[in-house]
Amino acid sequence: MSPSRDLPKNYDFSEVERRWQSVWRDEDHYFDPNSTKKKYIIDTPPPYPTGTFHIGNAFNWCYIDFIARYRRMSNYNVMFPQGWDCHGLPTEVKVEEIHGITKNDVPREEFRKMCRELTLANIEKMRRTLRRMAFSVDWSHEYITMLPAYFSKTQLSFLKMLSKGYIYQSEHPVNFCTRCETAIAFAEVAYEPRETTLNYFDFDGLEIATSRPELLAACVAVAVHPDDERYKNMDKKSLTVPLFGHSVPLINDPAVDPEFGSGAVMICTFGDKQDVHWWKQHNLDLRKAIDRQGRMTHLAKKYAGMKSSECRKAILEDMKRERILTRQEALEQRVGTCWRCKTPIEIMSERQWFVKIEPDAIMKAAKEISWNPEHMFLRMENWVGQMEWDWCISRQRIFATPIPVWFCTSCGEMMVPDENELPIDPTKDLPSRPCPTCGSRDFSGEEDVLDTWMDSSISVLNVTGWDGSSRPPLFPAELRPQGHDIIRTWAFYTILRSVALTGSRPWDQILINGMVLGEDGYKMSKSRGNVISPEDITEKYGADALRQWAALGAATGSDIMFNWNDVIAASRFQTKFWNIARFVHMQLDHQPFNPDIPATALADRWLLSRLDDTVRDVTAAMEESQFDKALKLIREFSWDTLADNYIELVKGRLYARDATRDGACRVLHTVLDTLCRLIAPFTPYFAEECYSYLGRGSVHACSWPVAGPENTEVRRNGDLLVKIVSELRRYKHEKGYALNAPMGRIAVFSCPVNDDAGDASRALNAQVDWHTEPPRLEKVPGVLQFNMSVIGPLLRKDAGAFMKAARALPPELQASPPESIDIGGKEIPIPDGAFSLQYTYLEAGERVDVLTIDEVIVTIHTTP
RNA sequence: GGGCCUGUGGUCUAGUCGGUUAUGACGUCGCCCUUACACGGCGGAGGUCGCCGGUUCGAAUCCGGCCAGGCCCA
Repeated sequence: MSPSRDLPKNYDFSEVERRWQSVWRDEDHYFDPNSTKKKYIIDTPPPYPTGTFHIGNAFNWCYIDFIARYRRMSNYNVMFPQGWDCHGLPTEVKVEEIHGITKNDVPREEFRKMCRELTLANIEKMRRTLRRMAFSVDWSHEYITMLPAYFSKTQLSFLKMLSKGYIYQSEHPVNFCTRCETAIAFAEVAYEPRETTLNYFDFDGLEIATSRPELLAACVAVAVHPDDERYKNMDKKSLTVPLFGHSVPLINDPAVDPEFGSGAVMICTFGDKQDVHWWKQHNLDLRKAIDRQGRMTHLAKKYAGMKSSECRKAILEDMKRERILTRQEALEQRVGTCWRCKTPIEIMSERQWFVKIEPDAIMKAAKEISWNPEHMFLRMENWVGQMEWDWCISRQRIFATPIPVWFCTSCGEMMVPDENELPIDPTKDLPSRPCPTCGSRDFSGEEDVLDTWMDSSISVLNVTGWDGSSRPPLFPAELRPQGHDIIRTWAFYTILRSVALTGSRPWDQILINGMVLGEDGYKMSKSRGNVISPEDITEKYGADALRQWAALGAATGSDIMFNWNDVIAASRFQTKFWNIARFVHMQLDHQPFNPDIPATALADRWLLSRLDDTVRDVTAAMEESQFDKALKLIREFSWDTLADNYIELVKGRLYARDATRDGACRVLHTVLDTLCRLIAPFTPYFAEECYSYLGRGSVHACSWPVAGPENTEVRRNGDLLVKIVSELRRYKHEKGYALNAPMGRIAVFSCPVNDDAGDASRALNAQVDWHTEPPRLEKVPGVLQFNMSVIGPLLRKDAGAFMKAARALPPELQASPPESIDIGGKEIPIPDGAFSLQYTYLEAGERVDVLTIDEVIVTIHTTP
């Protein structure tokens, strides 16, 4: 039957994992466009190619791979693509660092080339980790966003949205990082607590409190609350700005907090988001006092050219000298900073490109997606609900997808390329036609580039085969797996873009994984020194152990603390399972057996039934992506039910070469086969190795097991058999006998089991007799045991009184209860199974020990 | 300040649309090298389920309040 090969005594994960990695072929994981199977498209998050695939990525990819492998075995045509989200600031910064340059030191194209080369090298490093982890990626669907094949789609999506009116350009305040010299979106603003000073000064007779004195030159108004008694009788309509001398209006606005500072606030263009509100609402002037590099403009007069921090110092000193600075106090505030470089952002008004945000349409699509865990939907809802500005998509950087637009230098007309001309770089390429308005052939290309999220937010369109024309053939994808940290960015932008470009939701389901924390419970960071890399773990315990940790370390969706103990426990499970497999193969090879004979012995039928239950429960857990539950069920079945209970029970039969030996062999064979399939998505190397000894090809080409029907009778009787044997073992242990010591004669009474094929006798080294009838023993009534799950729901309020009355009954009535009982004047019926009387038994003439196991009575004749 | 999540033996954790004795792992203690496994087996100790109150015959579970921690956002 099976190939007669001995399994090595120890499982050598590093040898095994290396070997299978070299045997497996990429083609096994390719999505088949011609298949008739149901499709299952995964919109894999394209990681940023930093060069290291960190443990958070690995955790995320474990979930994806569990699903991809499970779906493939369940007869789905799975696409598990791998993308790389290349563009962006970190690579530019890294290139500047490596080459000791700034982006302006070399021509744009040369700078891009440096970025591309670094990125490709990083991608190659990360691919190695992906393969080492046995992620069943479809490499035929790999995409790299910086390459023309992909970014021409980004440009195409730009043109489509431009022509539909979703994209517009306008001068509008935007978040601006003066270090990176680029606009950024709200999603890219991180808030950090800072301590600063609140400065009170005399503003043309009015006391003003400001935390940003350097913006005095940009002051365009002073506002007070309309009900503020302090300012009610102000007759002035305008004020003169100190140090600068320009005149600004004094306005009333209910948004001013009279409790803060002096209750009078200076409005600058722009100190914060609130300034933008006021600026719009009251139609105020625009005064740009800070430029893109963070230096003061000519408006700042004598301060022009200073950095804003220098200007702040200088202005405060000048205020002191002029004796208008009245006092200063410490102020805790949260400043918006650039999430890449942590520089405080400025709000600046610039000509930028924007994507319109339509909250209702986005929410409609978001609601059609199934969110797992459900509560993560709230994050999306909260984020969408508070969007105030449109999405600024232009960036003043280099390594990014160019905005495919020219402007006619004669008349200013905007020109876009034909779709079939894409991709283009408007700073290098020229339009194929003259200006339609004035006929000029003189153009200047847009130098701004696109926000990187413009690339990654069409990942789903790319993998589902979008060509710009309509809804892609494989759209929507079945699954978006991602972390909760990028709900407001990647998930949000993807939904927005799918709605804009296809009119529909991008995926059926979104599965959100938690963050990986260090062993100390904090976020992993170099400065804390709590960083663990996937390689640290795979070297010591192998990829399969790491994958088990990912499945079992926390409930799906929760944050997960890294924990060596769980990795060690995972590798121990593999050792245990390996020994089970060795034992099974030893038995199967020991003597030929008929694999088709029906299982007749109770233990055999019981194990198969418990296996069915396990398959059923594991399948249900996999359908819900509850990997912790699924793997736990597999471990419990393997270790407890199979190894500790079943194998211990049938060992005697296997050794004795009893006539029923074939039944046990057949069961072991079936169970090993099924368990290998169940663990295959979690531990692909290990499952493959164990399965290979069965001589049936690759476990990953197998179908997912299907559970047989439930058999409650066999399960109940088998559970009872196991429980009786284990209670008797405990009895032996407590009496100080060795577990294999002979223990005389045992009789089991009132037992639904009447035949166990001799398993219990051999397991206990005793003669065990089974009797369905009750024992002939003297009964001595003991305590009454209540069944609260019967009593509670039926009697509710009366449960307490009922139990009291039942306890008061004479023993013969407790043993066979009357139909009803009186509880303090009220006669109520006694429900079936409400309680049972526990007995102690004595056998006249012979000393016997008696065990009561559930309803079953076991007598032990210690002297045979 | 708002929203969301979490709080269970020494540590991590399951259970959370109420129901007999609260799950498992690691650690710990005792016994056992029983022909797959000492990376094993058997058994034990260890918990006022964050705190207070409410609903209920019955609450880790439901409700209210509080405390602590985390995340997201003003």
